[in-house]
Amino acid sequence: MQSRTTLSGMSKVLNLSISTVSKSLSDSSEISKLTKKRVQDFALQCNYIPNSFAASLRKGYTNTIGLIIPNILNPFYANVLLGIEKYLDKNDYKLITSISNESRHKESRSLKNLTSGYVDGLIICASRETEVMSRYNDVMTLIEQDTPVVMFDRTSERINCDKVVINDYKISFDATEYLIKKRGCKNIIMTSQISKLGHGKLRAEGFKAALKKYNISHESRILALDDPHELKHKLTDLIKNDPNIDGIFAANEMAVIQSTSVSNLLTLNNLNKNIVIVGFCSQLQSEYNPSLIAINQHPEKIGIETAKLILKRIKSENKENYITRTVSANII
Amino acid sequence: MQSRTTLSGMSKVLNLSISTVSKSLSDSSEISKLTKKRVQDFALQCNYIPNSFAASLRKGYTNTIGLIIPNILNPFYANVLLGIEKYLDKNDYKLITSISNESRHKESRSLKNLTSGYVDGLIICASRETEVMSRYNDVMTLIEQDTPVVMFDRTSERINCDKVVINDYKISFDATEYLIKKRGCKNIIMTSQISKLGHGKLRAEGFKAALKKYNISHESRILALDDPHELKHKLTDLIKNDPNIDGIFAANEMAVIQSTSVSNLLTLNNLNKNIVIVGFCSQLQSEYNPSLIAINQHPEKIGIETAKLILKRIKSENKENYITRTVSANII
DNA sequence: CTGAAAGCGCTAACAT
DNA sequence: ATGTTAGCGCTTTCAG
Repeated sequence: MQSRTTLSGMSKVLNLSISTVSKSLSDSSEISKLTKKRVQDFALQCNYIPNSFAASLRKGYTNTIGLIIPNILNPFYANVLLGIEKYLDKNDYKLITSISNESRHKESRSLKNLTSGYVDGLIICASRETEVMSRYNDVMTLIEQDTPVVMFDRTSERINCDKVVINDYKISFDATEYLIKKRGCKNIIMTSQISKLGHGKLRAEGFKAALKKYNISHESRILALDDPHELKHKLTDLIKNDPNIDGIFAANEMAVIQSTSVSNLLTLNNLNKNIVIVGFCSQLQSEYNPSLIAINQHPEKIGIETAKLILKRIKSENKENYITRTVSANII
Repeated sequence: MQSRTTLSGMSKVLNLSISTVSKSLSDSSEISKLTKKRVQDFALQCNYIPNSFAASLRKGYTNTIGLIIPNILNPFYANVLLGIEKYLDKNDYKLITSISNESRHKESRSLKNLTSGYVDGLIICASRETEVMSRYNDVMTLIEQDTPVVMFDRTSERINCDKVVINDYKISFDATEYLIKKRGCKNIIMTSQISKLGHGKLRAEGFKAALKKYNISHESRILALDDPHELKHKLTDLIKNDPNIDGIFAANEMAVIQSTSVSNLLTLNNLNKNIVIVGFCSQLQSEYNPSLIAINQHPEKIGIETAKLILKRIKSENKENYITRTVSANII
């Protein structure tokens, strides 16, 4: 921080008190038009930038929301971020984003940083580690201390706060049914890298329920591997061994990408006719590969909803009646 | 901001002065081991989180760097961000990121926000608007006021600051030559959505120079359209009208995606044999499409270099000897 | 080893 | 319409 123009600096030059300068800049009605103009012009001239630290310290709030997401390379989270920013921006709030990189430790540090005065409230999507280990102590402590918190995507019943989720079970059921009914698939498998996460489990449940409805066994129909390359290899083997596979339900973006990649490669080598793939992924992927059927989770909308909830919570003072909002995904 | 445990609060309970508490928490040698332990334990117990605003206000620096990038959905910028974060993290600096969404106006506001006390220095990649209009006033003003600034990717000679760029001209030349020499392409076109940006121009120059070297005319060999859909359509037409096209050099990620998509579609419909595509894109795209030849810009490395430069600049006090570091891209 | 006090830049209640 | 003053929570110099 370099030394910069301050209120006191300007007040000296202008021969006015600090408070007069301050009030002039906030366009207070207490100050005469003339003085206000004089001050404002001068401030502009010396490129005055108010020190928001000082203001926040004094005011007791920052008009800033903190966001913690696990991974910025995942377009889902990137789009959620955009939705949040858009809404906050409109409402004169700023956003500070931290990326946990799926690490509990990094998440914990970010949480500390953000809450150390920076933000009025937090929007959180738990890191993989946090959710797999179900170690939510940090967030819970914050909530106990009355920090407004909204969680999305990866949440837990154990935590008492506002939440935004999607209809994981139903859309997975629908997507699987779509493969069966609309595309005539008889031999469907599911690929997933999120089998250990709550929403990943829901998606598997939806998948299984759909198979069950059509009397298809779901024995060894789910290929769940966290590592993308492992997933790719096992999937290749699986399809080579069972040329009847005609449909894939992919439970997350990377699973979609790997599944498509495998399918394309096999088709290219005439090892399999075209497999129909439906899965959770961003518009971009589906645009890129026209044969892919995308499940749109409406990440921007999720972002907007979380942002709405956090502002509402901040304004309400109320620590009760936590809301869980469900954004409906749909098949494109 | 909720009211939280403060130094003064704890000092009362512990029957110590504020300064003793403060010193204990920073493990000062002035304080007895016993007292330190007592204070530290108590602080932990009441979940004390220091108010970093107050500390920064007092200390005059924040240990925080601001980052402004044009677009978070572009994996290039997302990866640069990761590199920056990684390096800063190691050096106990925090990062605040703002996304300009390619808008000059948004960029300008972010600049104001970040410099209003939040950050010790800034890493900036100009928005498209800013660069196309060549309106760098905001950044220039900041630099004049001695705010440490590092720019990357999209920069301008007119701005006096540290910079990190890639070898746009050379790698574009090499990539084009690769198509000609290694892949035997005779009829190459270039696709670009960044023809109006400095690095986009350099890439076009490299492309043209390579064609020239092999005595290939570059007349109407460059398809430059900002809008992805337009690019897609024109490219489709172009290839349909000229079935001899056998190579594409794509100047940016989205151009790669659109080019690949068009090529795949045409191949599928037997309207063209396979076209070789080489272009600037992320690992993910190249993994997704094995036939694609990716130019890796090493975004994480770029991030690390910018971060190094900004910390160096902050520490040096010196306002001279600005460095431009070039990170070499390579063909995978 | 511990404490008192000043001050970072700003806001806002309270004079004048 | 303008000025005085206290204080947000913290660090740091200086005294004891």
